[in-house]
Amino acid sequence: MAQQLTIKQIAALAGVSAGTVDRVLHNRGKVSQEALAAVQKVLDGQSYKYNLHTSAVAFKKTKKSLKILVSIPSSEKGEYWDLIREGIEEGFSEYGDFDIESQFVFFDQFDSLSCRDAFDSIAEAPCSAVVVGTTFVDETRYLCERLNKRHVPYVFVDGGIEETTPVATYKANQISCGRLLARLMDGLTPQGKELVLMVPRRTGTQMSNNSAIRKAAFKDYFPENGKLRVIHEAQFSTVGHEAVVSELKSFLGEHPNVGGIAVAISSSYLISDALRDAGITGLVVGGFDVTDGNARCVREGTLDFLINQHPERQGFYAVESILHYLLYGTPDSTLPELLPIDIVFKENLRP
Amino acid sequence: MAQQLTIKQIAALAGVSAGTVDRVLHNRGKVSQEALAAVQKVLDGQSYKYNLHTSAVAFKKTKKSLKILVSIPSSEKGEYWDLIREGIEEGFSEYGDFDIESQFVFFDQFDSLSCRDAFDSIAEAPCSAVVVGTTFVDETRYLCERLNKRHVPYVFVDGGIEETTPVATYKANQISCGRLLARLMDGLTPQGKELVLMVPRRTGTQMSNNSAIRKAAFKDYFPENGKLRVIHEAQFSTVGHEAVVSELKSFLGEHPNVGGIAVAISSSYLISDALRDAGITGLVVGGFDVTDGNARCVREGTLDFLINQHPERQGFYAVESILHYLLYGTPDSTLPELLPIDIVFKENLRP
DNA sequence: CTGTTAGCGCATTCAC
DNA sequence: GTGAATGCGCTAACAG
Repeated sequence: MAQQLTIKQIAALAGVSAGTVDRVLHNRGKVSQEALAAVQKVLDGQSYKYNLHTSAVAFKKTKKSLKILVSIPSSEKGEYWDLIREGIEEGFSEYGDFDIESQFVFFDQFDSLSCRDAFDSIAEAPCSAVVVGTTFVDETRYLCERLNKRHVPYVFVDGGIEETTPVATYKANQISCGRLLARLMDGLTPQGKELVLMVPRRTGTQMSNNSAIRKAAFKDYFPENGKLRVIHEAQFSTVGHEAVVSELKSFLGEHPNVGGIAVAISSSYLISDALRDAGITGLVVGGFDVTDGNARCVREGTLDFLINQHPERQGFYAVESILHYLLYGTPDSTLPELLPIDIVFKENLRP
Repeated sequence: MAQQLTIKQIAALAGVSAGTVDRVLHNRGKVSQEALAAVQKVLDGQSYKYNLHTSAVAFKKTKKSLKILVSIPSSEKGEYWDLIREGIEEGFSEYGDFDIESQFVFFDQFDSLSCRDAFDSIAEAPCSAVVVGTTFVDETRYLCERLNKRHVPYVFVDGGIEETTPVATYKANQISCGRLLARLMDGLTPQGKELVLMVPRRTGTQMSNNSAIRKAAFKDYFPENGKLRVIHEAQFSTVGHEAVVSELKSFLGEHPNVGGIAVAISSSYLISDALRDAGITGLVVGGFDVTDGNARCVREGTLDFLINQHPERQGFYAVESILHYLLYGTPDSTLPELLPIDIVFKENLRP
């Protein structure tokens, strides 16, 4: 059983003081060649394990309070972005031994202007770090430029953005998500039946990056695996329930051989509810994320399965990694930036 | 943002000392009516959050070392019980700021005598707590009686045993596992095809409790959901690869209409490898747990999916909860005793 | 019964 | 550059 090394022990073994070891471990302050060599010799083989909680106790003494800003899309309770928010809050609670002052700035995920406003309000606000929900590419990039200038670290949740330098990015592998959706829809729908990939009708802005990747991976799956399947693509309205009902009725009326519907976004319950109210049954329906609405449909049997991207854990990890960075100056290499992807049926839905 | 309450803060608000608050929070020592009332009044509304890590720092000072015994079945590297062992080790590492001295006593999961020997050797051994892998009912019960007499707390991993009083039991819901296996096999195998449930041939001892529950739930699923499916049950040898190959060949020769094989144990790869070497393809094969062997088969495409019971997390939680109990005298109510059940296909298998 | 004290691992500050 | 001193939240031991 490898007992945990303490800074004091390292100091004793290396013949230096605890302060010096701290300086070596976290690259703070200057250390002489000899001291560095001595400490590294001790560390050679054994490994020192960071502990945010015990560090926090000491850290809190002087640095009275950390201010962390969070800017993510707003969302109904229990829906996708709200689950991310919950994970972030859990992170603040778990690390409550820090003095964290947090402030949430929400924006409308379908309105780039509201995103711009939100980002404008935090770009120059005094803070220790920022958690950003990546939705609009250009707006996010501009925010990051401004944060970089101020040397304010930031983490992304839900997706990455090229040409930015976040401390970390927590997301699910979208290609895997798309392929998995295809694999399940193909496996669960009888051979010979057609499939539809449902995407929301864009309201003014371009389709979100994640959806686009998932969609492409879904479609690629079939030729890549030698599957002969007719795949349709259809758009649905995200605003009116009645509109979805009639859109579905007319689409399925025109394509009577459709056996399954894949919904590439997390408001999959909109489709399930519309199918139910249209009196259409017998289709395989798959969607994304265990939101309240989706979980209800799975329980009711109108949604067959969900692919879970663990939004809560994305939020939790974001907080953990930002604290790690603030204390030690390096990202936490033990946290997986790509989250596991789970599949949830009625039979393994948690109560 | 609800800031974390500290014992000192509570003490100040209640007009008592930190020592008294500690006594109230953890039910240690005697406290007067007035002090109790004052502290509870402060606690009313707000909630105090335990922090194992910061407690550990103080705890370590006097109680020099905790001795935790672990008795679980031995297992090949990367197989089911080895994943539980890894989770336990991770727990020891995560809580390395405790002085934990651990000792593993392994036994043969197919040999009740070896289990008895293992349990005999720990029943009277000096220790703070015990982690037990529940395999043999009678032997475990006897061990628990002896531990109860000595007031040594214990936790179970993998399953529960009636008439024992563990601090906690970490396992997956076996009924859900069985139903989920049935749901997936039914959904993925073309209608009209038959299914086989494969169980290992018992080697002298009775079938493990978990397998029995899963098996029953699997079989019940079909009538319960109005599914007309022919379900066979077949045993296979767990010792010789060639034996499995010929058993499978002869079974499938006799039942040419079989379309899928459900393997109710975590050495599912034995079946996949046998199918491969028998030159049999085109069957849907489902199994349990992301062990090294199973993961390889999923990657190779000879195993379609796995139901993951998170053995590592069972082990990790076991350690966490035992430490919580040793420090605070109560089980950790924030840890879910029933672990989530995941489904893993090639497309969402982690690299 | 209860307040006080000491000290755990740690990060910081400040003489040297 | 570096060691010693301080104090964070917490618990155990002890004196009253």
